[in-house]
Amino acid sequence: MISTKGRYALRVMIDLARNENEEFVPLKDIAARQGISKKYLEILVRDMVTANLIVGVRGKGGGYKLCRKPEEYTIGEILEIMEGSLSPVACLIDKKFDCPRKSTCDTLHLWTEFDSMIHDFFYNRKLSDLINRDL
Amino acid sequence: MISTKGRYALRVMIDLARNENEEFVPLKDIAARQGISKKYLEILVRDMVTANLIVGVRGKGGGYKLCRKPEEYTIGEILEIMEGSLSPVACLIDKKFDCPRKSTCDTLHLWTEFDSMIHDFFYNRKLSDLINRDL
DNA sequence: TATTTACCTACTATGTCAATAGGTATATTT
DNA sequence: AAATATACCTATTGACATAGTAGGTAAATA
Repeated sequence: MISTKGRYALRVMIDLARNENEEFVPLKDIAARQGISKKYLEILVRDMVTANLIVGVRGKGGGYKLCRKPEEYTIGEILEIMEGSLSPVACLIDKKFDCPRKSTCDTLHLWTEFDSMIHDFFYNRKLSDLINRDL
Repeated sequence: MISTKGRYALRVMIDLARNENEEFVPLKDIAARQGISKKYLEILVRDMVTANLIVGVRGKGGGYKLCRKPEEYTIGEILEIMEGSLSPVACLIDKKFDCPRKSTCDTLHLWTEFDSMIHDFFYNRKLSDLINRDL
């Protein structure tokens, strides 16, 4: 389940990619275009800055900007940063977790396959794949 | 994200499939074999009965039993009943929901594709695929 | 009648989600 | 220097879901 954190963050990234010509895009504008509460976006955007997905500049004329080209971001990376993990089951979130039922679990294989599929799906798609509206 | 509801229910189904020879399998035994709280399983198992995944019989010698052959259950069906929906995003859970951003949403296509992939993954797998331990 | 089982209602502790509120710091423009 | 526009920060909240626990009732068998 992808929450608004990941979904909104993706839309912010797309919005920034579409406005690459402008130096810095104010969050106010993004919030208005996307129809999302600016106050809520502030929280998400802060995490995105911390994770080096975007850069922010304060003061008049400030705003946010991508720090790479759209084709250099994978969707998986963006979502994983915002959601914490893309793993669909608790036992696969922490890679170091050594489940005692590991050797006898009848469903581990299923979840591992599912986990791989999700990972591949999102890491094989780039931000640039989403900026063209007519797809 | 698949919760314990879906995951435990799947393990109960596998356990019942493995013990098809016994007429009725008491929940106590399943809980012990699977290492899951019996009290918690009671809640899940009730939903499974209501959804006609399994049948329960009271009294001594009672317990639970599958009502079809293992190859006649898809994993998708079991998980969808327990989780409510397999959709990874809120806007796709309710089929009738007509999102006002539908025509302009930059991410709808991504989520629709993702949703289909998940659906196919689980509906193309049957309970019988999970009962053989050596896979 | 005693026992075993399913079945039922209610409660709870913890955490996450999706925000909101109100402020501070910094850069630019006038 | 002042006004303005922006990012950035801390704290709080209401609603809901998760993962159970507690204590009982109903029905079937031995």
